[in-house]
Amino acid sequence: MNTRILKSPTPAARPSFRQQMHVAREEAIVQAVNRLLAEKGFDAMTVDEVAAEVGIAKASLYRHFPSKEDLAAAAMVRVLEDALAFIKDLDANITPLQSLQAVVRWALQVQLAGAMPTLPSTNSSLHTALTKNQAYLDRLMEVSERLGAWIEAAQANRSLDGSLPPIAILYTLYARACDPVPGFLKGTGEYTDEAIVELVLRTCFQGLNTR
Amino acid sequence: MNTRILKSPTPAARPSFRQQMHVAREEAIVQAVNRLLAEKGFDAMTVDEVAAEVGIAKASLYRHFPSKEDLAAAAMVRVLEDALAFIKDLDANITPLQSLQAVVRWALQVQLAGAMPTLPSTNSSLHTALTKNQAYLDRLMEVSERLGAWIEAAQANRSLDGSLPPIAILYTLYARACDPVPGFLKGTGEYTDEAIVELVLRTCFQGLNTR
DNA sequence: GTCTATAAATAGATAGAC
DNA sequence: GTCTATCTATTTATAGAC
Repeated sequence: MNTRILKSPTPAARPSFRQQMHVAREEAIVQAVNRLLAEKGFDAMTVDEVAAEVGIAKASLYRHFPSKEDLAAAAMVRVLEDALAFIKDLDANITPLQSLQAVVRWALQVQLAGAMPTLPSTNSSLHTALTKNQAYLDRLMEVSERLGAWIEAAQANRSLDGSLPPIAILYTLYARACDPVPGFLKGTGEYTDEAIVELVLRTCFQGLNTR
Repeated sequence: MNTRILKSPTPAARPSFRQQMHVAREEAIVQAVNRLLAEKGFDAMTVDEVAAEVGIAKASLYRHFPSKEDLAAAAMVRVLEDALAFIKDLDANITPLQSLQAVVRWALQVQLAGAMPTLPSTNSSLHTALTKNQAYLDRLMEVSERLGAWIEAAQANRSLDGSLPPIAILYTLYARACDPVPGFLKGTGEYTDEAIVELVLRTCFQGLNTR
């Protein structure tokens, strides 16, 4: 008789206490990295800070993630998974344009909440690490395909400008996630987060010119 | 007889050879900082790299600028002065909207040429240093006032959306200088720099929606 | 698996000769 | 004023005890 089967009939559904602790610890780490990445960026963030914020020793951090780049990659994977969850939860009955606007609104809210990790644009050790990280690339691809389908549908029903290349629209939407304008406007102290989100959404989709 | 006067009748107009060398050296330094700041940002840029690119010893660098923050500040002052020169050179007969678009176009071209220094958004040693740098603050103020006047004029003649706060428009225009979209589009290899500039200008002023 | 302690490399900044 | 050589602090990463 196989006691292993009796003790653990559904191994995937019943992780051990140890495994749960492990997952919870990694969750705390990823959230700390996420916050610090949003606050100061990859280069200025130190592994010591991450360990201090999580409340564990640095060496323990390195048991979970083999390098600083892997830490940042985990944070990026996390935010992309959150985005995917939001995308899949969207009401299927709203228009493609409304779907795109909802995703941008979500990204702006996450950024204003200080939980949107920002990446150095190019020529960085992180950039080369990310381009080799399959988990990251997979999520990025799936988000892009979802947004891309909505973009093409919105251009087909003439709600989005059909003369713009879809890739330019996609990049423009992605760029809202690291737009400095929300932070600038917040710094003035004149606007609520909700007002800022709507202002940026308007300038993004309607443009600055009079309509 | 005063030989000093004979030798140097217009001291301000005739800087000594030494002074000229000094200015030329600082010019080379600022340009190198500018390029490196555009390429990798403040945190990833090292003073050793700057010295190597200029072709002088690091200690000599520190004779010109007392700290890394001052190096970056000098680069920011330089780009703001370039912007001011461009602004003052603009044909006074074009409309306020055309003036604003011309400035954004110039900024996008500078960025695509790899000569637009990018700054870390917040919570940085550089940020605190810049807020204490009067030369930087003065230039930033003057550029902002010039752009602000055009923004208000463009709203008055109904070419820019009058329901948007002028400060939001100003920040949105400033943000084009560090917009990641031009770099993304360049990375596809599908567009010339000119096409990228016009695409970004269109999405900025016309918006993504169909008009 | 988590910790303390430390290695190894690199950063910004300076001393002192010339 | 520019250089070589060096200081001091910090950073990523690891060794080894428990």
